[in-house]
Amino acid sequence: MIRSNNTREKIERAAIRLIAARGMDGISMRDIAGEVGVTEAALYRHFTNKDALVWDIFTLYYDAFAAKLAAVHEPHPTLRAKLAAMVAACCAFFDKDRDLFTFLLLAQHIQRLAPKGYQAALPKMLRELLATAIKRAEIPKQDVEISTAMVMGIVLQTALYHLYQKPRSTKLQPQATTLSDACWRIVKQK
Amino acid sequence: MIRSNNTREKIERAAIRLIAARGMDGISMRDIAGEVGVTEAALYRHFTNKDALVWDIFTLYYDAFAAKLAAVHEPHPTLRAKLAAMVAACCAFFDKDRDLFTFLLLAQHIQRLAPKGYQAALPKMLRELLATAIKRAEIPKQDVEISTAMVMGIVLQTALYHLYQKPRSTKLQPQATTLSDACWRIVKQK
Amino acid sequence: MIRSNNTREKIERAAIRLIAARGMDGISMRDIAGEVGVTEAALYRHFTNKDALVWDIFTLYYDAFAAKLAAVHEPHPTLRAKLAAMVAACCAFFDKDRDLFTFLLLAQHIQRLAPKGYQAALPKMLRELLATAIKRAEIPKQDVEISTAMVMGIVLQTALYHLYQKPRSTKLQPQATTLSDACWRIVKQK
Amino acid sequence: MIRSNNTREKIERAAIRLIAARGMDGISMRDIAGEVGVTEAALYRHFTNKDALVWDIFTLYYDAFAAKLAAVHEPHPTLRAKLAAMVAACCAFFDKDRDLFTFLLLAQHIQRLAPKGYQAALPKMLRELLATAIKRAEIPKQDVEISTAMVMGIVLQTALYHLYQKPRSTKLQPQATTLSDACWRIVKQK
DNA sequence: GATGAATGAGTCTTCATTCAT
DNA sequence: AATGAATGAAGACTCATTCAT
Repeated sequence: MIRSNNTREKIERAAIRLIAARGMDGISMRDIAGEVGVTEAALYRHFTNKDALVWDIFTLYYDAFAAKLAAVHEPHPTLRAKLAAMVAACCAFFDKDRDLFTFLLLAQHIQRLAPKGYQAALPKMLRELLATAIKRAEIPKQDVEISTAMVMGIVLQTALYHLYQKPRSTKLQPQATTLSDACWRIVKQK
Repeated sequence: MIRSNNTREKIERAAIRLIAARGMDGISMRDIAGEVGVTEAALYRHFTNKDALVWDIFTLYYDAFAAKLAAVHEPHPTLRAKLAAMVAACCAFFDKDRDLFTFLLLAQHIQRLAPKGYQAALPKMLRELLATAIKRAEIPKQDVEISTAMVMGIVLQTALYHLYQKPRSTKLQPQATTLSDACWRIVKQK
Repeated sequence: MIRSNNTREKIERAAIRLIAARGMDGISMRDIAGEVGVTEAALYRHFTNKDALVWDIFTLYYDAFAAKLAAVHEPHPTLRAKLAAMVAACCAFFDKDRDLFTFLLLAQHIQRLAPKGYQAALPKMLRELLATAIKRAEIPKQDVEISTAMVMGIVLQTALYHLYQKPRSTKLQPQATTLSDACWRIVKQK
Repeated sequence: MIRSNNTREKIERAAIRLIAARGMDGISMRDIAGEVGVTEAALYRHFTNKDALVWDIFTLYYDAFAAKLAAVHEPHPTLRAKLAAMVAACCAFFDKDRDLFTFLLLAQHIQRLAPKGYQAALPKMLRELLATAIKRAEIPKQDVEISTAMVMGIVLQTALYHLYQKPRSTKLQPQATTLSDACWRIVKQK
């Protein structure tokens, strides 16, 4: 009874770990199965196919992460505080589960997997936050979509830099204020 | 300077176009050969193997681009002007040859291809520019590597956003000043 | 005579329907189970394996059909009348349960399933009918096996033609006399 | 130079032999490749996929056979003579290349392979022959499609009977006149 | 009677690469 | 320079079947 979802979770973790390390196209169903310790066929009892496996896992964890970020910024009244809280949460997440963070970062790029008209939750939330802040005159009028892209670029590219250029032990959290200050400076605009 | 080697250039363009559209792992040697109009075997007369093909093309164009950016910022005395010139050049490049820009953007991610200890020219240049500006007290002391990552993130993520979310005809150049202003605000710090 | 075994009957009908539509090799145990609404494993409670499933269903219905044909021709004294009655019954059967008819038609071809020395009941009956008619001088001497094949060919190929080329609603019964006349003309041999 | 089409022909014969013996679904690409003495991958240089392989071979030989039958009946003026010539040619074909005959017989059943609206050449020819004969008053008015089915049934079912019930050495040609007489008796209609 | 999870062998197909010509 | 044929390894996926529950 308890054993039920056990395999599925093992598959999820194995897929996350492997894809984080070698990318979606760099791994095979065989790899995942081997990592879990089951046959390839067993994977198909839990996921329809490879694409679905990646996409299902992606949305599951991505949405959870988006929800966490929403909860994290919610109590704060100002955009600046919200940004700081969210960036800090991102850094903490990166440090706590680097594989998952990397997986989410990579899976985003696989446009092919997303159903038509799919809207990623995170940029959507950011856009809305910025729009509200503009309405409240916290920040000047600006192109919300470009600002969203820039803010995300600041965080993601720094994460990427840590991923590729720094030893695995290096933490991102020490950079949290640097990053959120930068984000704020961009949307505040002069 | 007529490069007699016509087929090789055709292969380069075909690879760039296809990889920009579907990613390195999404295309096969057969796809490239088909696009060029030759046999797969013919590709091996111009490149040792698939990895080399991608990597050779990547470095060829990436280095050329890096050189262009160097030439573009060189005449300008201040960091701010340098940044503005470079960002503008990036946007112009994106608009003029979106396939190549995309290819360069994607190929960067394929760590596996790079020889050990490979240092991408662009971030290196940026780091040096920032270091110099600090020395000259144009900008305050700061973690040069983080600043580099953030500046690149601003430009690249915005490009990515245009790639994935906007129709192919949308240009990036109108955003050039917005982007370079943002970059400047980040390194200027306060 | 209530057969308590409800699931087994559902399996039979599902198998007949699916195999009629896509052939024995075109369907899987999963397909059948899905059609019935049970697990694949459940099928194995009613049939030892896939081959047995098909064969058991085949013989069950084939023998029943052969028995019906026997009952149908029995009251008639002459071969001509017997043929007419049987052909008519065939056409009626085709019209009433096209899936079952098709299934029986197809399953015949799967020689592999039949136990060694298996003799299909229908041709056997026909052969005996012809032999008797010859003995009684109703029809001239002839190669009974060839005649049997020809008579069956007339009916079966016409059925096949209706199956493949005509809309599902087309009935075979209107052709019954045409067919039985043809059969008679063949065995009568002018 | 001469070696060119050699492999393709070997593949054709291997496929014909194996499919005649075990049916299309009973054989794998591996089987065919093994029989030819090449890798599975080599098959894909000559045929797009398994379905195409079977269909291409089928049409190639089926059309050739249909053309031969056309040539065979052409010189004869009367329907009766035409039928006799064609049936004789069928029997001779059966005896000479039983594998190919069987393959053609089986492949016909795989409706899935045929492109939409595909019209088999043989029944079409027969229908036209019958229609002409009716117009010329050689035979009485009748449902041409049903007559075509019955004529084909006579020949094919007899062939099938030989295939399944008789030793491989048994010839069909001795039955040629029996069969063509039967066909004639059916269309002549007393 | 039936399920859910799993297996192992097998399916077709694609891939990068090689080589004789 | 380029082709056509071939390979061997690997890819994703399916299948009939089993078994503990």
